[in-house]
Amino acid sequence: MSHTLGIRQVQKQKTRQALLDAALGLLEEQSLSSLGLREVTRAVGVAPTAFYRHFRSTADLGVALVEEALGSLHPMIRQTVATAEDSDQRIVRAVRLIADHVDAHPAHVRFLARERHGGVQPVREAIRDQLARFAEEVKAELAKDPESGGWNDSDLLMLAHLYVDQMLITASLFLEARETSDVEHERERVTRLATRQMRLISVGRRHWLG
Amino acid sequence: MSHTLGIRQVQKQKTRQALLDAALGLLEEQSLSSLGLREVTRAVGVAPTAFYRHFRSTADLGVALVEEALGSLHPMIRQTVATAEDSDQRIVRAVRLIADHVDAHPAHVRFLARERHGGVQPVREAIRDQLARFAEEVKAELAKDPESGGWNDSDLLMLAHLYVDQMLITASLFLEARETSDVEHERERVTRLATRQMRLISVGRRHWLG
DNA sequence: TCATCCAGTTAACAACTGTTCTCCGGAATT
DNA sequence: AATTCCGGAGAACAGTTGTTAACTGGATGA
Repeated sequence: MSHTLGIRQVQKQKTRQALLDAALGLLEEQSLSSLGLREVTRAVGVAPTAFYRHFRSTADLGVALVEEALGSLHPMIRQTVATAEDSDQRIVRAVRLIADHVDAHPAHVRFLARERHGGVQPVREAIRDQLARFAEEVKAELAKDPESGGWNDSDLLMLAHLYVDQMLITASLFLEARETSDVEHERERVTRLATRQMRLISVGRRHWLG
Repeated sequence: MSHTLGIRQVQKQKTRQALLDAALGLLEEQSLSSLGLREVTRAVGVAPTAFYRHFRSTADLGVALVEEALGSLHPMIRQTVATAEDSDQRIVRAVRLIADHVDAHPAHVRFLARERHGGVQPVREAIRDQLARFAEEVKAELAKDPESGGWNDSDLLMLAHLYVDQMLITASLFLEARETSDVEHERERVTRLATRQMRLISVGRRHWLG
């Protein structure tokens, strides 16, 4: 049972979302640590002081963006790892899913890649924690696979982190591909590269024991 | 035969280096896109206008920092991949070399990890180009290995990029470990993780063909 | 209906930014 | 010895920043 929000709270959420969207747009050409509060409110069309009704600071807004960005990534990762059938087909599909996600949410992906090692500590920590949770999820999915017989938890988590990092690297490459002159060709190149890298890791996984 | 520089050029290089060092220090707690020109000159103790005698902008300074940071990383990567003997021993040594490099040049590593996907385009490009050159170097070393029989250039480069990315991820983890309460324990944990990940990739490499 | 609440506004603050122009004093050149 | 060169200093510019305080008006709840 969802509590119906008054038109007051609805308006507040609307401008809050407008602030997040505007910030995400501005962050395509700069880092969070240089994002100004006034810059964001100006883009939305509200007074600078309205910002404080929603966020304590731009760093606080950044943490909110982490939730949003990784929230949209959440179902994608599930879908990537879960589907079984042939191993090679799974990799091909995973890479395509990553490419599609980058096309659907380029700004979110850019934000995560940029701020994962960025200059704002709370945001870095938020991303690190969320990625760790993703790795746990991936590990749980990997554990279901019959190919994981004889693997201990530590090794499974190690592999999960390898996959998660590889996904982010691949996503970042697809992002760069979008800024190329020959977009289609570059996307193809990245697809081939990422597929082979994933495949090599999978080969390593298959022969890990013994 | 090195041309002896006049005391004028020597002084210029000295303040230039001071600017680079000060910037590197300031960048431990922020990103390049928020680094102010006056901020840097203030830290060095020179007039703001002196900055223009050395760099066109802070972005220009950033590109210079890329050269410096990857220059110090250059010999390390050579040493990492080159030494042959037992395969497992090579991995163990490589991880230790990375750890030592992070301890020796933490600010450089932080700068590269942060600005690789950062908000300043020319710096991103400079890092990308340099890393591509490193991957070419790694590929050349891998080609010497008898284990690379039957590998084509494309696959070798694919593997080289995998190794380079893995090195950067590992370096970044060692960097984060330094900011932990239990530094020694965390460093140990990262060492074990990175070693196993490298090992898995090597297993994949060994069984890649056929 | 009336008092309360509260998202957003307006105005003002000191502090800061990048950039230009003019100048200085010592090194470099002739 | 005389002249040129040039890294750095100084002052001033318009424009920006985060933050504070007091205020407005429409939604909210009694």
